[in-house]
Amino acid sequence: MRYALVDCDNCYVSCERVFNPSLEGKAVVVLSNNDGCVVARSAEAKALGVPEGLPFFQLAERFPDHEIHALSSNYTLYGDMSRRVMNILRQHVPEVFVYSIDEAFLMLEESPYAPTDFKAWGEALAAKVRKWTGMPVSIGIGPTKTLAKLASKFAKRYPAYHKCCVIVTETQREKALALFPIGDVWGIGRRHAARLTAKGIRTALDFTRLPGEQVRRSMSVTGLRTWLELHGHDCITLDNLPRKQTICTSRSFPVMLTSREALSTPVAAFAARCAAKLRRQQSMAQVVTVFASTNPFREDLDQLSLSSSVSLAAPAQSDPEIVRAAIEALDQCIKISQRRLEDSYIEYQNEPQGMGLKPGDLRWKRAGVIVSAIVPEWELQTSFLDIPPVLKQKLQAMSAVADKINAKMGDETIQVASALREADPETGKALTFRNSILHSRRSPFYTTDIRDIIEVL
DNA sequence: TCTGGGGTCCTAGGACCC
DNA sequence: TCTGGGGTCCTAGGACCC
Repeated sequence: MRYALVDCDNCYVSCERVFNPSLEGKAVVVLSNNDGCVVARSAEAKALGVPEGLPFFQLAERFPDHEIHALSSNYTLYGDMSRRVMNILRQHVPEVFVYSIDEAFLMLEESPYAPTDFKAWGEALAAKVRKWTGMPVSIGIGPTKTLAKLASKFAKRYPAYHKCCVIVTETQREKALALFPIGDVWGIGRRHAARLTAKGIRTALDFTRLPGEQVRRSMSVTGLRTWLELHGHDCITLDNLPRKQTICTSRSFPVMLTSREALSTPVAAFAARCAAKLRRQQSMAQVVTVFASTNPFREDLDQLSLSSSVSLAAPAQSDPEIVRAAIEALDQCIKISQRRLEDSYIEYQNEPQGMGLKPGDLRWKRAGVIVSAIVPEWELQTSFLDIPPVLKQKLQAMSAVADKINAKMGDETIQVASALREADPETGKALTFRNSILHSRRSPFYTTDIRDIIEVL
């Protein structure tokens, strides 16, 4: 077996550059929702030492002497660009596993067009993706996914590879591993890397020379798999149709929320998003969990983070069923938080004068909905405790229609009313949680909104 | 003032059963 | 004094990924 890993170079930044070439060659960063912190950096920004996760407000303080272009994230644009890249890959190889928005594994030996010259094939593919979409990609080819991934890092790092690095022979493998820092290996995180380096294991090659049994003892079978993969034994499998076991939608809020009513709007919106994700992968969930937490950076405020779950009588996937369960779970959370507040108030009153913090209202900064106990929709077991079958079918049909309309007319054309707030007094348009998220520096929707299409003058 | 949003897998330990 | 042995299931927490 041969795997190719195709990885978009600095994906988010590259998407922005395709439509705004003036950003080429400059230090560029892309920010998280609400322009919170740095989630993507151009090579130039990395070279300046801008760390990932840096809060946006610290960017100017930390780098006063450099011009760094900061953009809000435009996931609509990135998702669309990613789809274009993946579609080109599918034209070349029948089996493409999309691993994340910017990465895909290609199973080369499954292909009737399996290349004989991997290097030339990879270079041509990278050039084609660049030419057709504007997205620079690096390709690594190897006998295992871990080695393919490692090869792609070489392709990215050294221009002499012309965007494609191949590890096939034993000499190539040893040479690559000897040059590769252990912490950069796929599957070796910060903790393990620190421990290994302390023991003098600096490169991937050093790691492969440890006895396998020792690796298994200290790093469990996950570590052993990485060890085997580096040796060239293919053992990390990607299921053909990976159906997620849990689905989560969560966000931080632009402002802190204090009331149950204020929380219920975003929670309903998150629940509806989870329901839509369930339907897209043709599955249903029986457990709905809501979690909420205060702002951990505000040490001056009361801190609390809690979650509560509701089990449905039978698995569900329609918006109303999932949303109703989420609101129920939210109410449980609110009840728990009120009890905690009362307890801490009693504690406060029992403290000697001047000691302790007087509890105020809790200010929620982040919340989310998780759906779990997921089953394929065709394995639905009915229960007489569930809502009547006729009603359930109607709710499902309704959600399916909403999905179709939203696919055609744009997300959130139709949505559950509990996810809406009062209308904007100026435009008369309903306010949604999504359009309350701040994106003050966002680029236009170049590829998905006709009003934003670029003009050539 | 301002600090992301998703996921997966593995293990240890407790509860429970016979 | 002395306290089975094995199995399963569940959960929390750690570690990793992008």
